[in-house]
Amino acid sequence: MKASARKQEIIHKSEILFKEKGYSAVTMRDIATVMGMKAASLYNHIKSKQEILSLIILSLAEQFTAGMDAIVASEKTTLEKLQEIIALHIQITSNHPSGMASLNANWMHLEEKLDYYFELRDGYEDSFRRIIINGIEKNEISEVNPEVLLFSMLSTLRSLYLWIPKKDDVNLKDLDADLSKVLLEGVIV
Amino acid sequence: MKASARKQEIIHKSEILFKEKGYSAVTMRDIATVMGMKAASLYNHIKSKQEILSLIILSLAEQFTAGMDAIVASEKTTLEKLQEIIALHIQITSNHPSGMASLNANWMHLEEKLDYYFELRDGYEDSFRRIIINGIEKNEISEVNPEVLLFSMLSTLRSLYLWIPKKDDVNLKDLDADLSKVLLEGVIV
DNA sequence: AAGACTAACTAACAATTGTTAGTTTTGAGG
DNA sequence: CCTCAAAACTAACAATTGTTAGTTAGTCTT
Repeated sequence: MKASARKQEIIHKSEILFKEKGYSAVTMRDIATVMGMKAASLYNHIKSKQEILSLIILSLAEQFTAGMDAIVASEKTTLEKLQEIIALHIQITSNHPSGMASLNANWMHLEEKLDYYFELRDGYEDSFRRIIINGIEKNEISEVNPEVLLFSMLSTLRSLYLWIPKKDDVNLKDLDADLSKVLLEGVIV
Repeated sequence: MKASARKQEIIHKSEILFKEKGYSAVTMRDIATVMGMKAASLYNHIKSKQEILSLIILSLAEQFTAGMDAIVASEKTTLEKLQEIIALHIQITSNHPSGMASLNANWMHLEEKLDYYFELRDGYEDSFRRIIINGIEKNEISEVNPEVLLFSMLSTLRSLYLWIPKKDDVNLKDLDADLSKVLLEGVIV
């Protein structure tokens, strides 16, 4: 069921509202207003308010899982894999800056889909963690606390939506390079 | 006006609920239930739902501002100042793990107090940024993109509330050391 | 032209929201 | 034991919530 253009418009407008005020504070009438219709008319396109949230979040979570699976399967050094994770986050976030806000801040309202979300999220984090631990064992990266590195990188990458205003390929290339340098090389002279 | 014990209990219980569900999704009846009273009784202690949020967020924001002011005023190297910023976040976050969730995710519902919050937040970020730029100029840290370093450190430090479950001085010392190492030294072997 | 489909509408619903008014209970100090 | 303030209660409010029902206007297919 490829969502109709109108349905995708609702989803996209909802993303922006959810980012500004949070899922719970956005009403169906708010969404209807920016769509230029009445609240009841939304139900010609979507099943419920929660369906909108689910479509936003799970689509993104699945993209992250797919990207991570490709990185895990690749034959690269640990450093290259970490750089590819950074690039993955920049790519998805730049394509869906508003949706990332819901992924980060509104996942607790998924209800029926919450278990599936946890599955995807935990799997993603496990893959990330294994790359780090494996890198330390192979001496490809320095002996840091794996959980702390995981936490630090994930926190930064998950917050990217706050810093990427819109897709701008030139700036994104620079961001990728600058972020890789900061995250991987540190600041010691 | 030092808030009464009962009022502080309301604030603390609200912090926990706000962290779990977000400000908008928490009702006065939710707060009353965990307090073991009826919703109307809350108004013997607090002025409004928004006052609870304001007290949570602004108290924390002021602690960060005060801490940053002390660091700025100190005669330390850039590296030491960055380490002190890390320690500041760990200290405040470990003392108020739930409240930090509201600071990070619910500030947009401050309404009347929003301007004051922005003042504090922007001032904090400006001080942080000046420390970084000054450090690069003095060659005390490497030549990274200052905005990217600021963003990366702030993202990690602002997410600490997700990782610090409860105050445990032993673990916190380790966390401080591990985090400083990861954030400042990177992972290159 | 007839029928079917799409997408908008109006009207309404039952539930829930934050908050107020007025009343009762509680417990410490005289 | 009495007083009085603090802190709980009951009852209710007006507004807002997500959603449903039923209708209507336009468009595509046959």
